[in-house]
Amino acid sequence: MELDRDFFIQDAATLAKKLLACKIVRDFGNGIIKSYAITETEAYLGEQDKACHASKGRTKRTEVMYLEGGHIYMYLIYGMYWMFNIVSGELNLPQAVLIRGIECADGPGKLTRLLKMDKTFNAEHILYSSRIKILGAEKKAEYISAPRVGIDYAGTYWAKRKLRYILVR
DNA sequence: CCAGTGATCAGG
DNA sequence: CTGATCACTGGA
Repeated sequence: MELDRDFFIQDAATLAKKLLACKIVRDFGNGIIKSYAITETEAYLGEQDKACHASKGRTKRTEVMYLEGGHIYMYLIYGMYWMFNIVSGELNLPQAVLIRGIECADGPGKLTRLLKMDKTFNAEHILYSSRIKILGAEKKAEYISAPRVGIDYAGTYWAKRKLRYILVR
């Protein structure tokens, strides 16, 4: 099922849940196209969210998060792992959803390796990319929620909020 | 448990 | 320019 612009212009927590069981379709370019269901996501809720990169305001890196939902936000962590995020929400509201797991790859750094994604995807729009797209889930996803990973520095309130969503069925 | 690895950002 | 930090992973 094709998705539209409005789907991505929702708040990050809603989008993170709705992305579960959606299919990432990746065209690798040499005639190879593969698709993987999304199994785990995390929501980052804008400047007030202490765990969100945009909590530091606009910088060269966070600029893309201020774009309209549907753009891709890629960044390198620990010098080796590319993180794949989908910007969500209205223009100038810097929210995003981190793709933490897909079938065949658990972990945000592992899945970008599998999907061969790096900084060249940054700021591409998921609806207008020739290399990657997302198809809607067939059925309503069932999920559990949990605190986000690796953000203990964000203070108890933001570190404890259950903004991580794991597909159950 | 802990090291690898390099972009990014705040501060001089 | 410098130094600290980091939404992770893989191997003791």
